[in-house]
Amino acid sequence: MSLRERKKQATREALRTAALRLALERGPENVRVDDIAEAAGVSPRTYNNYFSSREEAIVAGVTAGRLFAADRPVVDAVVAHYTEPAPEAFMLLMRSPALRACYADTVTAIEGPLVAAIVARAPDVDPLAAEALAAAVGAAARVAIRHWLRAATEPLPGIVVPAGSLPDLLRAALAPLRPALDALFSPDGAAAPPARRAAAPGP
Amino acid sequence: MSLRERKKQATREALRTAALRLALERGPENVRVDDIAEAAGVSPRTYNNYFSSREEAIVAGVTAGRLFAADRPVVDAVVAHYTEPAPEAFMLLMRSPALRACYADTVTAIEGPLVAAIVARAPDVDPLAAEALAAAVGAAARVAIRHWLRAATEPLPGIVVPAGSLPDLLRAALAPLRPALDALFSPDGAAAPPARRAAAPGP
DNA sequence: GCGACAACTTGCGTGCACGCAATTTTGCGT
DNA sequence: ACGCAAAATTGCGTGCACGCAAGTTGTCGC
Repeated sequence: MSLRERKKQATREALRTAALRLALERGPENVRVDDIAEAAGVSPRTYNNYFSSREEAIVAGVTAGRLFAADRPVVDAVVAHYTEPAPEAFMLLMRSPALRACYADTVTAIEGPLVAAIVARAPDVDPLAAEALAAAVGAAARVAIRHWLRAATEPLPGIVVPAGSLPDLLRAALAPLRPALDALFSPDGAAAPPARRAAAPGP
Repeated sequence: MSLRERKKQATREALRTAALRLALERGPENVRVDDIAEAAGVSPRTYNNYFSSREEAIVAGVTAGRLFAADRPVVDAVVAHYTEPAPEAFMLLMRSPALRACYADTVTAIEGPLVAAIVARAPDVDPLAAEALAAAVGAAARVAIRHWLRAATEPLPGIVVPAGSLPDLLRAALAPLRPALDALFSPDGAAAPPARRAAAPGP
């Protein structure tokens, strides 16, 4: 790896770490972009060359190094990815709506590997369909995460939120997509040939 | 409807209209929030009480009055919603990435009616599952719209984008979700009972 | 080594989103 | 008609994202 690349990674890491440390120390509300940049030893402008919002560096600091492994059935892979022991800094993400939203948006990171896995295991599917299905899985996961964050945050004893653990919520949210995933990966019976790529574009 | 409410709607409408008119006249790049507010006769601060981004008012001006009718099978309803003749101002939305993104985000507007339709037609499903499924449909639709916008914008003759009409793209993107939707609405056979709500919360 | 080129950083300026508090407008009971 | 409480509008101040045009630093062929 070139020196350039190593320095870039180092800067990214420094920003992540500084953002997380400051957010833990003062609470995320009291951390300015300028503070993070200064703590990391770069200019504020450079911060926005690496992260496009104030929250991004913080959640990156929390979720640093987690990468999605699509090495098993889709639902299990997603559940497993969110079952890894959460770092103790995780509670930070509940403390502001902006952080919650930003964390919920990180599910898009699994969509890339997901389309790759889908086309690898079912090479005949329409690429658009694969992308759509991956986005659908991501959306369902995002709903589960949103519910979980809300349940964990909700200070109102008024309404009962029957939320469970995140893995359970994920399975519940992904459950309705099971038929779609099964249909894609099965050798396909008679009824409802779902989304095979056309051999040649029609007239 | 109260006078208050009518004035609010009038202001909203004025902002929408002004934003659209200015964007058509000068191009969306050359329209400041202050211009829209002034043209609508309100303060710039008030603009952000109605729309939370500069682009929102413009796309609201284009898509004004369209509301999603979930009065038929889900896929058909979505396709129908995006098959209505596009207003001639529609080309605006292709002219900037921010506008495209903002328009793609309007699919979230169909998710609300969608969950309502799902629980209305299949009252036994887990509410979380219904929400997740609606979000999945929205995500797939968003993928289709993104592809369509990209294909319509792409100025490169290099790579062939075999894109079709938006309805076709929507059907292709929603196709892999068909099994999931069918499974939800069918009276449910033997295999794979997908996501019925539990009678009582487990231990 | 060295020079040219590309990539990264930085300062600056602009436009934007939004919290807050003061002010105006509306709805409604009397 | 009147006045009060709720709601909407507005100005102001702050922090943020990002385009642009220097400056600085790594990379590669010679």
